[in-house]
Amino acid sequence: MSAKRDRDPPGSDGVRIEQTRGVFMISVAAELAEMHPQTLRMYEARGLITPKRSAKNTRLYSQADVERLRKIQRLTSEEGLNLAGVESVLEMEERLDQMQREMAKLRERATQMEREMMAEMDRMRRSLRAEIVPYRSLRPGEIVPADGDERVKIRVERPQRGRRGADA
Amino acid sequence: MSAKRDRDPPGSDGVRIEQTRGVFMISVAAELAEMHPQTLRMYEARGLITPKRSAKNTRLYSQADVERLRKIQRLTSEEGLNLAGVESVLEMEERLDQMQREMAKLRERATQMEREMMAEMDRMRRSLRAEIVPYRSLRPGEIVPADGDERVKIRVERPQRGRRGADA
DNA sequence: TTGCTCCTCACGTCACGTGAGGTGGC
DNA sequence: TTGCTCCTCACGTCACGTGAGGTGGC
Repeated sequence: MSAKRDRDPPGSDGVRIEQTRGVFMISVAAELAEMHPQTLRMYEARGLITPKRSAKNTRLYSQADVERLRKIQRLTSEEGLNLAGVESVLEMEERLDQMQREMAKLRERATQMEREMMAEMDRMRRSLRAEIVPYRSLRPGEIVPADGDERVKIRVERPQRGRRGADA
Repeated sequence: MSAKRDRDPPGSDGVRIEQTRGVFMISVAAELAEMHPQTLRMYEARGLITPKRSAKNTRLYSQADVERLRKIQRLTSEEGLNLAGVESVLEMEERLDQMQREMAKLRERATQMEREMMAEMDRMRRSLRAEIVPYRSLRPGEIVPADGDERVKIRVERPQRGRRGADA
């Protein structure tokens, strides 16, 4: 996936090839994966790897193919799996990676949502604060700003005792 | 995961035993798992299964042990894994299950959070609505409820305006 | 020509399952 | 006694890796 540099088999410099492009013939791929060429043919027969083919029917292994081969090599040599096990493990690894990706997405979405709701609540709080100026009551029916300017007064007049809107 | 039905080997009824309690001797466990008793001993030697032991050193397999054995049986016979592969797969399955559990928890928490924030915002909206009653102005310095009850009056008095006495 | 490719077949090795053989306690 | 348990050792089978052997095209 990442743009990687790479070189022609011998050693010419700095030419970038895609990970999935078939570039190595079997002897090279085998050497890179530290395997016998015949082993690579066997793996292909079992469906563990599927290299491209040239017009002349020569197998062409990509960088990704070689990495897969190396992973298989690790599983068989170091961990002692047989090929059925390799198949299962590679498949499960894929599923696991996928789940991890899903989980990252889920987390991402959660924090995003949290951010948005926090912002929304903040906006609401702000508008609330702008509307509501603190007042206090001097005596029943007369309130003044809480900041102390008692010259500004608000009187509430009611018909008798009938209560309509908000009080205090 | 859930405490499930469970009965004694032959068929006596409804006796629930714990999943992890050692109850089957090797011949019974082998038959339940459709394996050779010697195979069970071999698996134990390789660390694939660890039955309890009686005071007399006799192996005692639990229901969970038998299920594990059956899973191993499936992996080896049907899928052709060797024991190293079985080990890897069982381990990965555990990790996968754990991730799934984590994911469920994450989702749960996300919806919970959403619910709470929705509720909070709703509360804020409600209080905003309760505080702010629509009023309209009859003339400068005198406002009444917008719903038309003009008997309720609110007079605003400011210092320079020189309006002092409010008539009750 | 050499050195690669393609293929198929065969053999050696090793893991695994299981049987045999001997012990001991209900 | 039988029938289970425990153990170790050994053998048959099969999967896998790899070598051999024969072909064909740069």
